[in-house]
Amino acid sequence: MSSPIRGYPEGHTPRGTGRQATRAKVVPDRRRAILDAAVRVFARQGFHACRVSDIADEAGVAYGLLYHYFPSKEEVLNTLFLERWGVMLEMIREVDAQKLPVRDKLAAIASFIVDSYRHDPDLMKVIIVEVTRAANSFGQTHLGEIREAYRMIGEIVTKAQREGVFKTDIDAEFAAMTFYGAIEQVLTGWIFGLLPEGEEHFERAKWLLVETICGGLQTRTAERLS
Amino acid sequence: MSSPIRGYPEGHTPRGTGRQATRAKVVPDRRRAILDAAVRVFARQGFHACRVSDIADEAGVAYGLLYHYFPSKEEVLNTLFLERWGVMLEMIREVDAQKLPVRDKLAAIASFIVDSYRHDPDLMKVIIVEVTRAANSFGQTHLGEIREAYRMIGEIVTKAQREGVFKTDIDAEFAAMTFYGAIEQVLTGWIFGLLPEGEEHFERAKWLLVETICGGLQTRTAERLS
DNA sequence: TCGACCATTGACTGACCAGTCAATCTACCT
DNA sequence: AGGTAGATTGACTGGTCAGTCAATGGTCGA
Repeated sequence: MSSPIRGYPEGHTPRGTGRQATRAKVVPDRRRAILDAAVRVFARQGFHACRVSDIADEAGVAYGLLYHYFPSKEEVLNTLFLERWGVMLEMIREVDAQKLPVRDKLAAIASFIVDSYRHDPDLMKVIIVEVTRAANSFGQTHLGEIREAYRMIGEIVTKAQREGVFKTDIDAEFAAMTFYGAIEQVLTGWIFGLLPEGEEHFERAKWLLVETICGGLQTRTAERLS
Repeated sequence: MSSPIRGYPEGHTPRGTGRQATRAKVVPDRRRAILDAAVRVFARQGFHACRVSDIADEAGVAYGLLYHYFPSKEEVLNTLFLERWGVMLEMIREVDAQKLPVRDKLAAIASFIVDSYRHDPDLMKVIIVEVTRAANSFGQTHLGEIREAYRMIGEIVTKAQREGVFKTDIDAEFAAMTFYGAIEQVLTGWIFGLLPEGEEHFERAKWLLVETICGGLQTRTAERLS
């Protein structure tokens, strides 16, 4: 029925199956194709509004194959979210472990998220709209993962307060929510087409985000030095 | 089937029908009952996950009656959103027209939104989760209304910049997104149970929000005076 | 008292769609 | 060549649910 995907562009050892790539001919990774197609379909139509057949069609794959790799439509979304969120948590953890000024740590986090959007806007749209901001259904499912991110950012703020760089009269958990909320709102602005996109805007956004939030959080002493 | 709602608590002339209230016996406003029930059901189960019959049951009303007052399930949600968002836009408009320091204007907006949540958390949950943050479906439908709020907040920031109270190197539209995003994230924190709720927390949140954002936006001169 | 008009009821229908499954294909091994 | 196991196919099923509609009830004016 559908195109057999000859001449596969590049590397990628197939994963998830016992199959082996043979010489120049590489076995197409159907599982990956389904995940990638799902991102596009979810971004375009939304998780609830799309049909499983839309995903299969987009992936150029038979309907039933999706259920060979995933137990349900939900699980496709869960996989997408966990894959990406895991990378982000890892990144925050690493940043936090380093010996850096708060401002640089927060800048690294903002950069990572903005770059994630730059690299794959559809994926970020799906994660934000269908999971992170969906207090019902998926938001509940992944509450633990989401909370972990806030917790780590809060941790960074707390340290900065101990060092006297951030004011102590603003609760760290609060500051974390504010910081993350501002970032997500900016992404939402791009997603909705309310803010201009493009390389220079992405870079500027990183700076503005850090400037605004750190400006409001730091002590006068710290400010004089910056 | 269901209780006839005798002894109606208070005033409220029935709206939406040609009916008149007669003496002590007040005609129950079924349309309102349906809207109120929908808020509870949407908040509990989410718009997509709930059935129209859930709303009818919650309202103590027959299934078909919902379609007497609304053309569709969607339109119930639209009505809820527009009712509330309209009040908010009106409020921002009034605040903006007054002669007040920026900080007070932004504080008024933050107060209004926080108080909205305090007064009817379910309604705010529905508006945020199902409309404001749903980039697909409803978010698209009401993009104009949502944008108008950002625009007016941006307007307030622009004025403050002209007066030299806010830095000019941070775009006003950006600042508006940041401010609104921070507020919404705090509400989301309450909705998800990630931040503690309660009178003192609500009041403190207002202050923290304004402090954080204004702190990051104002000029050093303005800061020295505060 | 009658009839008109709107409110109210809830069983029913038609569409839709997630998930199943038996059949077929393909790669690879012996 | 024959066999095995996993990959792939897509028609089909069972359940769900938004929206319809014919029937009933209630209120009020004439």
